[in-house]
Amino acid sequence: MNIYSLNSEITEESVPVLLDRKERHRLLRKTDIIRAAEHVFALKGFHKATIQDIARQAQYATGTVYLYFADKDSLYFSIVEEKIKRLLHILKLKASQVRGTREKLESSIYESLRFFDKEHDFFRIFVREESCWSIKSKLAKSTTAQERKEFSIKLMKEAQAEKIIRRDLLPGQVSDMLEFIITTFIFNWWEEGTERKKDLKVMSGIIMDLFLNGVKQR
Amino acid sequence: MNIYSLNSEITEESVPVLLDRKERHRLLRKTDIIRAAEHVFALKGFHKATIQDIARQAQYATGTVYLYFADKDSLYFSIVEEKIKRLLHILKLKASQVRGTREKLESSIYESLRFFDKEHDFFRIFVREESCWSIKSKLAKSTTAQERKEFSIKLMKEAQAEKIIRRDLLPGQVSDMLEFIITTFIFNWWEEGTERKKDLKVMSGIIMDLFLNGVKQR
Amino acid sequence: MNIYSLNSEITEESVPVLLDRKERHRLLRKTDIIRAAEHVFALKGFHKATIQDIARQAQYATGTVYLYFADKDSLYFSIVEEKIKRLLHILKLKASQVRGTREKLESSIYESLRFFDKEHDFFRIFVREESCWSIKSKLAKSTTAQERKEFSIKLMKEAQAEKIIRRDLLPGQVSDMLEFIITTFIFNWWEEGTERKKDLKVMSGIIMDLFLNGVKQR
Amino acid sequence: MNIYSLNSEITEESVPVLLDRKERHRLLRKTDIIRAAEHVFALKGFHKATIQDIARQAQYATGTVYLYFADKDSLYFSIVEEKIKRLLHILKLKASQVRGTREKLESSIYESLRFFDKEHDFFRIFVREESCWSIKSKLAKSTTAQERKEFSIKLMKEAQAEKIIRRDLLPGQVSDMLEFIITTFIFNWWEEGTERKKDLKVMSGIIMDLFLNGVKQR
DNA sequence: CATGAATGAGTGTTCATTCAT
DNA sequence: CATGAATGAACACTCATTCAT
Repeated sequence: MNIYSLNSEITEESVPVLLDRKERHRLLRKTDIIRAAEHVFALKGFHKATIQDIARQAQYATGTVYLYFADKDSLYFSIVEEKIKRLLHILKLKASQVRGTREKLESSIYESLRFFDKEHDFFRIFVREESCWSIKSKLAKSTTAQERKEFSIKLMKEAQAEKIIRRDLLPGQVSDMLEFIITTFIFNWWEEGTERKKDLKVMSGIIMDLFLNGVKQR
Repeated sequence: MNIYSLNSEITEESVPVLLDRKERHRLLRKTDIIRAAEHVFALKGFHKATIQDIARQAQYATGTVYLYFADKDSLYFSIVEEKIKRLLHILKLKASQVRGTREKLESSIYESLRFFDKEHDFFRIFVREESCWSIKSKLAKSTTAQERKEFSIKLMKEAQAEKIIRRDLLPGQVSDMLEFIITTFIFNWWEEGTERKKDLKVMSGIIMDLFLNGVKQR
Repeated sequence: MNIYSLNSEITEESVPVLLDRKERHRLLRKTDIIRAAEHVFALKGFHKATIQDIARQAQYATGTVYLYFADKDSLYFSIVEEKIKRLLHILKLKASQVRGTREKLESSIYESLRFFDKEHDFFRIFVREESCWSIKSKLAKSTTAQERKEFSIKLMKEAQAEKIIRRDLLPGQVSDMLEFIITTFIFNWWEEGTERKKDLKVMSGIIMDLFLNGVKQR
Repeated sequence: MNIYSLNSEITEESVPVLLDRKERHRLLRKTDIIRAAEHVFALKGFHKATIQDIARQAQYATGTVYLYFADKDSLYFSIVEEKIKRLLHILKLKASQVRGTREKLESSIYESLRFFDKEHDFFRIFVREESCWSIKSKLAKSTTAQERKEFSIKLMKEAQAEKIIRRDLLPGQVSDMLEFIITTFIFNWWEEGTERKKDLKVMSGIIMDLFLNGVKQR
């Protein structure tokens, strides 16, 4: 299973021919369930969402869920992991399409904003709402999360090499900071329902600015 | 009940003489339970912690907990609220002891770091771990949380007035950003078990610097 | 303890001098509690009424109730028994004041109506609302209930001897029937809030008529 | 679901073919549980009976009960309502098979006696034992109970029209009285374990006689 | 005696998980 | 494979009862 295989634009046809019919079938079911689960989790939160809710939403029987996911935790975990995978995929793709570290940073910020904006539900589930501690720590150790972190750290190191970013900071820390600034903006963006139509481009410009220059008046 | 009365350093003697024996007794029990609950919540998270766990930890019977707290939510809520109260109290106190907005900002950052460092368990519960949505929204409306936010916003406005902080940003957003940066640092501090003995003073200096000047190499 | 001793008109003075101070004191407490319990049971029903409710209502501590009553059942039992005792006392007294079996019957009906009318709460507790099976069967075997039944049966036997009532019926059954007719009337009387001010005298006349002549049109 | 479908004589075969396999299966389970509940409620009363008791008696797991009944109240309610439905069905059926109001009255009395005699457990639960106030008031408003009362009242009105019953009495009251007389008889019948083999026919004759002619010696 | 804080067994209900069909 | 009925452990909360003060 690769990044493409869980892409939500998957349709019967688009599934890579590499997988045999059985595998393809299996994948479709899984995607159905994940999609339903995402919806239900976002609506009710992890603990109040029941497997029955999810199954009903996906129009399968309760037991069917367990043919594809070991347990509730796994299902939740899968959602999060898949999202991160997709975000990472996008970030990598877009980064590969621009030259210059600064441009890569800008792309990263913009695409992250775009992604979370589209994936409102996911953001609510994972970033802001309740989840389950055991899952979070499990996730932190997952390959995908690691990969994502590595991608970001690599970018930071590049920026440090090019003297865009101070060298006395740990790349990991800088990377986290950027993540948190983005998160803060998105969160506020939703809370203040008003003038929220400030363009994503503009938003990402502000973030870039803040990230690089801080909040100091010049 | 004031900020002092739930102070975790409370001992038989330190309890203000203002309270009669009964009230004092009650307060001690409450503190016992809160302390136990803090521990259990931090260990297991809100949902997996049971009232029986907490009662056992506090060496009381299950029902005793309900003599002091209406329900599980209330108990959790009490813990969080009390902590915020205490942090706010410290922040205000320390801020009143320095002159200058910049110094107040520095004090805020340093004291927050110090507080969260001492309250490791609490930090884990509230800032990073799961909690319950209903509680969070209840909390957001609580006077204490409001006060805390107001305090922070006031500081940001002052900083904007004194041209320390850019005026084109909403004070609320800036305040959130600072909070997130602090959070990030503490979190990373714990995760990376190594060289974590970097002094709190140094840490808060770095944060102040980052907050004001961003990550741009100069 | 005799019939008088639990009479609700008891005041410190009216308590028979036969009892020593301690006993008198004890009796007053018991009466306080019974009175409170009656109120609370009537308000909430047996199961939803708590000992704490009752204690609070009586303005005693929870534990105090247990100095006078072995347990909740006993307390409930005491109330019912005391009421029956008082009704029986009244019936006997009034019956002794009239001549003739028919008059005694009339007196019985009238006084029962009067009693239940005054003791609305009690009626609700015992006759119509929930109670506890175990208590009811315990009560059925109590001396007081037995006495009351005997009194009624004696009256029925007299009526049979005087050919006022058919001799082919068991006195116990006839006695029950009368009781149920009275019950039915009282119940309906309360339900149909309207013209309920039909005089007790008139009511008891109708019941007497129905009891003796049945519902047959003549 | 009609009167037949919950009939306690249901067997795999007797279930109307109208229902598909699933529905039939469901009905059987429901009947199992109702039967068990009836037994346990009659044995312990509403409050002391636990869902676990009932489930164990029915040889199902605790949770299974909740697949068929929303809660304890509903289960209890279902039992009572079903019984009333069945009694009403019988009364109507039998009443339709005789001519004359007097005969209908006789039939009503006899069939009620027969029904309560067979449904000893139920009678104990509902008519004489504790239940729950909330359920009782819920029941009083139920269509079934209304229907039953209407049926009885209609009969009384007919009897009044035919001058079998005095016209100066409210039909509702007369109907209640008859109900109470029947109740009294059944209750006594069980209590006095002795010569209780007095035939049901004879019993209902006596009741009819008492109801119409009262207890007056002629 | 009076108190009322403490107790802890008990219960209705939920829901993740299993498994016979 | 799919189903969804059945399972039963788990848990928050209550309250009759006790007992140290």
